[in-house]
Amino acid sequence: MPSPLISKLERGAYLNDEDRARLEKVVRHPRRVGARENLIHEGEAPSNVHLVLDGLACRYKVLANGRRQIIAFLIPGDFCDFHVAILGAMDHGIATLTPCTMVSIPAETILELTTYYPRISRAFWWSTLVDEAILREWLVNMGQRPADRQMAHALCELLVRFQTVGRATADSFGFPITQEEFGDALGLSVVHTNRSLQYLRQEGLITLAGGVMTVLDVDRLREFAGFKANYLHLTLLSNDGPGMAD
Amino acid sequence: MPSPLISKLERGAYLNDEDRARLEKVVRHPRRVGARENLIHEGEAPSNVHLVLDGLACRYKVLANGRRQIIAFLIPGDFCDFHVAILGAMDHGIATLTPCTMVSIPAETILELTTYYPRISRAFWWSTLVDEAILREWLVNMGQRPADRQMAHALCELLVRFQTVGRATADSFGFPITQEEFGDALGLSVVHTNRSLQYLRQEGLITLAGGVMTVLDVDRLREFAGFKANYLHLTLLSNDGPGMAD
DNA sequence: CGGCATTTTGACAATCGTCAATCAGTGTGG
DNA sequence: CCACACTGATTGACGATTGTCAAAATGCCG
Repeated sequence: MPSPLISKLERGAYLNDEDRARLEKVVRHPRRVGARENLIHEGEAPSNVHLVLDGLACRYKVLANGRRQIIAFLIPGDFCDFHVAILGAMDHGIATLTPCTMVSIPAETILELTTYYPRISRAFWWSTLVDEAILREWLVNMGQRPADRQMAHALCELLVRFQTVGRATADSFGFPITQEEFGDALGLSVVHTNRSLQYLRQEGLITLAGGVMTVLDVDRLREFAGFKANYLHLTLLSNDGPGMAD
Repeated sequence: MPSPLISKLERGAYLNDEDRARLEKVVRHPRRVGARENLIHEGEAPSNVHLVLDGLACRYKVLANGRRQIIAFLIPGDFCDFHVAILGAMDHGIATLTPCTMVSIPAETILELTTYYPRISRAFWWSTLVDEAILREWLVNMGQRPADRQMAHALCELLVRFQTVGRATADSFGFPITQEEFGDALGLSVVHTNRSLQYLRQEGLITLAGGVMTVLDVDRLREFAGFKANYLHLTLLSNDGPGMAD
């Protein structure tokens, strides 16, 4: 089973055997982190780059009034703080939502990879730019779609992203977070998050129980959400189709 | 007068005389574009990279229901489509809001710069990552702040960004766009945009007339908006202080 | 069983959008 | 010069969406 990082990168960039071998080596010494732990605080400048290998984490910012916005879901294969070496300090925090497996990659290793492995370097560029594209779509989602469609859109995205790293079946993925946390990502209150969720359930679009999100009708959910996957820039075919990992 | 690209990059990355000279050469043959013209459509894959030298443009997406979300303001020194060479196709459009001066940079030139000028390459990385950081802050802005504070926050950001490229005084900048356009950026209707604007005026925080936005009390506006400039990552001092260009 | 977090529900209030009308500014043709 | 059209700003009335508060229900775990 390839590491989720390689699965992801190969949906947007070409790697050869040497690249893959080098990347596999980077992922050698993972560590476990519990749910809801703060990994990195705003203002810090960690010297290692953190990569999610399993579980679900998030970027977030907390405002003076205590409100929290989750800015991104970090799923297996996602970097937490790839930018910090260049930007100097984190402008947001990183926390786990579920128990996670993570690796810390020394900054020098990243530097080595980007310097001596041009395809890996390009793949990292691709990954960074896709992260940005996802942010743009989230902004559209929050700005222009009503709560229920916004939620549907987020779920369509998560399904695809989990599939590209072998963490989802054709129509379901593990999503064991609270509605409050989900609401923080959508910019909604808990109550309204709950109502939107119920609407999707009642419409027969999804099921969410025991931490598993099942999309009952992928086409209809996409239609309802206005979801087009182009912004994820998954231009290359993956070697292995979707299927539950582990 | 340095090009706005150089002014901007030097707030986050070191360049030497050779770098600056090379970058100046890139900006040699600008062209004028009228207000409200579409420069690049979603789905296109332009072969040149476009750079704003003067004026105000935007990234945007239009939904099936006709609603438009402006995803970013592009000000002098900003790239419109730096990512397209790697991502393959635009996932959003680019349009001018005011008359603009632009340059088209051949993709090979960008490739040359990033290959043979390590400081420029790092500066472009910095710029890309700051764009991403701005998107994160916009997301927080839309998700967690009420309309008037959100608007105030956007204005604080624009003031700083215009200042870094010599397009603003200590408290004012040209902002000749319609309230509908501003609303599209904030995710608000025209009417509510107007009301939020009036609130800021009535509070004595800003003035907007004849296309000039003046911040009457920068500290109070920042306080009201909860604005902290750290996400812009302007870590280096610029050579020339703020001052109206031209 | 008893706590505790989480989900769910109801009632109500605040924010924000929509519709429609008015007002102000600008440019154009006669 | 004025009438006219047009765009953009502003206002009021109303409705829809979403947030807040508080309580009840559910589920989980010791």
